[in-house]
Amino acid sequence: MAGRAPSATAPAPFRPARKSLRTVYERLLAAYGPQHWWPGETPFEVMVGAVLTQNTAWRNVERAIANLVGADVLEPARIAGLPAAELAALIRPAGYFNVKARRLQAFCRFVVDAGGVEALARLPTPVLRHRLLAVHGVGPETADDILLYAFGRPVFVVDAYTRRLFARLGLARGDEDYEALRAGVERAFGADAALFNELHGLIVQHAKAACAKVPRCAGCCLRRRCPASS
DNA sequence: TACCAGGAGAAAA
DNA sequence: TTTTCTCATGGT
Repeated sequence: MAGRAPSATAPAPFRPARKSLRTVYERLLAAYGPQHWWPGETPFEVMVGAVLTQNTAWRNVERAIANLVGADVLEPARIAGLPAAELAALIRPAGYFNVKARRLQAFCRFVVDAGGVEALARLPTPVLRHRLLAVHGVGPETADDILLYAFGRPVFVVDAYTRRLFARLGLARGDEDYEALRAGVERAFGADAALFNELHGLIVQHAKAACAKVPRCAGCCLRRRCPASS
């Protein structure tokens, strides 16, 4: 079958060498040590955190989760049954509280309708990912956070830091779409949930650590607008 | 004061 | 189909 030339608007391919990615991983691991993500008590708490952390610092998410625990509602059916305004008040510290209240309730209804977390855990990864992506408020990153950190599936999570890191290291162009980046990493490493868990955590840790030395930044920070890389 | 944070969906072009 | 806008609190 004849191949088709890539169009000007086609997403950039991402086929990094395994050796390059392995080097990145090993350097980050040597610098920061194992991250042991995700800081959730239960798989469901991890899922709630995945929704609440959208474009939000984890510190603020912890406050919102603490409020849910304090109100004794950190269960799918209870969150789904709360008045939206009451849930929004509880998760207020996480920001976007009206939006996230709707998303969290949609997600909890999905969990309840599916028969609970245990029932979801029995689904094959492609099926589970497809169903997660169909839930209002669950995009690719949130779905993969849930798959990797709540269900232990070998899925790599691509976030804004990952995109910037790969671009600033010259491994990626920076305009690859989400699926291209995810597939590229998964192809390079194979199905290794433990490694994907660590690598994503290490990239976030690197972003936080590098940002602390921004005044002398040499392009190593992962801020949106790095003064040295723009 | 300005910028940023472990995005996603809706609206506009 | 692609780009832009909106959602919002809290820390530095």
